[in-house]
Amino acid sequence: MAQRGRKKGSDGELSRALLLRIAADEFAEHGYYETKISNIVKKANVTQPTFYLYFKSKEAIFQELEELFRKKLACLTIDSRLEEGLDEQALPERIAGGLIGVFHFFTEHPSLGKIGFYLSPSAADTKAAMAAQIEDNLLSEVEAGYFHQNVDMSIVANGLVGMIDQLTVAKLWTGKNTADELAKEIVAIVLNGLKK
Amino acid sequence: MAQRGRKKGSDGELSRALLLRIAADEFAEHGYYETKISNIVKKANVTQPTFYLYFKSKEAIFQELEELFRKKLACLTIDSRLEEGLDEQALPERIAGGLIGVFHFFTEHPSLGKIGFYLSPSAADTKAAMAAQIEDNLLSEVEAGYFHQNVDMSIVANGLVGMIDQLTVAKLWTGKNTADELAKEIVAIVLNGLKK
Amino acid sequence: MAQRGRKKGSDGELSRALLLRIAADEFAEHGYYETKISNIVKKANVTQPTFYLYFKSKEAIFQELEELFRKKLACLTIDSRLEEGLDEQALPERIAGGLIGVFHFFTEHPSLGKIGFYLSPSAADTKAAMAAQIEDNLLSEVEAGYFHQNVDMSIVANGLVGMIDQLTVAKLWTGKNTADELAKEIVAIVLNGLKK
Amino acid sequence: MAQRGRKKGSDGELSRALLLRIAADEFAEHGYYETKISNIVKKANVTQPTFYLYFKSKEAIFQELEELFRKKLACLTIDSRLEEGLDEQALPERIAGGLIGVFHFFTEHPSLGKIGFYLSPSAADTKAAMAAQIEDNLLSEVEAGYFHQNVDMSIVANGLVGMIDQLTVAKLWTGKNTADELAKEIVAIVLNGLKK
DNA sequence: AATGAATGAGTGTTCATTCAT
DNA sequence: TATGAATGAACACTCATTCAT
Repeated sequence: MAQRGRKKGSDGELSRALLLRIAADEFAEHGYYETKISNIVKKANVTQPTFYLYFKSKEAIFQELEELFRKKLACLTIDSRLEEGLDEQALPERIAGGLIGVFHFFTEHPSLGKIGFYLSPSAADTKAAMAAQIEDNLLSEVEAGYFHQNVDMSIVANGLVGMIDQLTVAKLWTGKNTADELAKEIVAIVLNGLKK
Repeated sequence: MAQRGRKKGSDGELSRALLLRIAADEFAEHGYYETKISNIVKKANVTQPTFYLYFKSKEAIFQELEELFRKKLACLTIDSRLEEGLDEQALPERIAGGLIGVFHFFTEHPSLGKIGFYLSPSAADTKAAMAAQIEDNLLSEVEAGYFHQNVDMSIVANGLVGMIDQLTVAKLWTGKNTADELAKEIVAIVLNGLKK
Repeated sequence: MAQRGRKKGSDGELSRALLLRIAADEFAEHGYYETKISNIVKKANVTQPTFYLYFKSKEAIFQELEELFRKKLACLTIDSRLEEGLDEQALPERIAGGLIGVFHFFTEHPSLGKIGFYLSPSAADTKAAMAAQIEDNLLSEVEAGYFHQNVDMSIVANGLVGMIDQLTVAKLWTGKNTADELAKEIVAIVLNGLKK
Repeated sequence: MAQRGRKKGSDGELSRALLLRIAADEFAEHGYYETKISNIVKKANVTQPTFYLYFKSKEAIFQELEELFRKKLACLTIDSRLEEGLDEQALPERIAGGLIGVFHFFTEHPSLGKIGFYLSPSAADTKAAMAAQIEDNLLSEVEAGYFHQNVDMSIVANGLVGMIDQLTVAKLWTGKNTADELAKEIVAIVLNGLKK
């Protein structure tokens, strides 16, 4: 009923969401500077002033997308902490679970992922935050006796972030591997190492 | 002779080299788009037309810097292949050696590193190439019997690239760890894993 | 009856009057160009289309305010003509009376005053008209024998307008002098001069 | 010689001066907001970027013109102080001299005058400063015994500024009176008053 | 080898105004 | 009487790049 009689774009929230979605794709594809407002609005079938009805500026919409990314990512990372009393056999699978979550997220939101992880000037901060979160998790897990302490967990955490990063770009987004495969391999490498 | 009549240190080649160096720093600090030719020349104490005397365009100088990075990086990666007949005990150190080379390079050429690894649109390609190179090395090493074959070496290679990437940004350039420390830790993790 | 169903104090005429009052204050404070319709309606708690329900355009509402000013001013000036047969002793007070009227008006309607006398493109015309009116009065007064004829009454009239103008801005609206004080001083100066 | 071979606008300072002059006229004729940079440059036969080569912004060039006005005006007002030991007979002429200077200035620089005295947001300040200067002069003259003390000299000073203002607009710029006539009349009015 | 001066082409942003409801 | 949504038309400003010398 609320839909009846509504014309294309006659709902503000719809226009806003549309612009946001298109902007995400444009930013992801062309980067911040090569993305033109004029193009976004063209694809959304609205005029430039309409854009400014919903977003304060080009930078503002970009930051909103960044924020969106950060929030969604934060949820995922928090969930991936291992509960205590976990069966040692189940450990690999449990860790993989967390990774799969992240890779799934990147699969489903590639544009958001590119923006938050690669394009944003604050991407380094975001990755640092993620690493800090992971480090926290790892330390709990060390305390729980799952891991030995021969390595600097901050370095491990950052290493994991880097692996996720690169594998997402090189394997996930190219379709060469699935989220599950990547997660399983990372776990295999990091848990057991390469040495025979 | 080449010295005669030279003012303000601006022989042709000198101006060119100066511009190149300043441009590298500017690109690294502000990114491609926020780097203005007008700023580069100001810092080099020359005028804009002088810039175009030595470089075809803004893009051209950027690409030249990229190229410089790629070449220097390629050398390093090639060297890091393990020779056959290596003592198994020496393995970790040998691998670490390669990593240290890379980290040293990033330490000594941070601007070039940022450009080639983070700013350039072709950074992904560069990383892919590096991963391919590493994969090659790893496969030789598998063949030589150093490593088991339970993991996809392409994924390992990309993972390593990712680790290098993130650790460079988060640990090396922030001064939190040295090249040696990082190399040692990576080796520890990837060779033996975290599991007790 | 007109009261039925009225919300938020917004009967038609009320809205209109409210907008007019707010617009006057905004124009006076920020000038024509820095006054935004969007701001006026925000302060009036109505939407932009509502504005256009009552006023044809931004220019139209401004002109309406100008007109308002001009009408109120015209009344004042007309009243200030000196009646014939006036006692010479009473002359200064009589003239001061007219000035006081004008200064009172500016005191009570500063926004309107600013609009009509300073902001409007036709402020010069308004002042010219006022000067003409005053000149008329002065000429009657000359004829009535109150003043000598050694000066060009058009210049005197314009001079008086200028004095009123500047003193309003610099003394009246800053609170440094009252309408009465200013009127008395002007009379003293213009009637008797400065010379000992 | 320095002129030979020079093409239209091939001298930076010339372009700058040209733009400044045209801008003054445009601002004076159309006001700040209705003056478009695009128009200024069109009249100067240069392109928009050229404008920004010499002026930081539209506001900046306007302020530069304001400043120009203020400086020139300040010189004039300072000169108009009466020297002590002046013959009482010469007084009127001496005062008129100062006024003539101001009126001449307005005659020769009408655009600058409009900008500094009417268009600028700080016109009120400029007038206040002028009034203060005049008040200073008047007080010296009172002390020297030229004038009686029955009136508030600050009000007289502001009154004079107002007269100058209005007479400039209504009489000088319309060509109805010359600088000399206006000065003489003002002196006559303010010195001797109107009363028979 | 180097420059003073100039520009083509573009881009984000603003604001008064109106349509459909 | 009132509004949510949308737009036409501008305009200031920027920057890489080049011409003439």
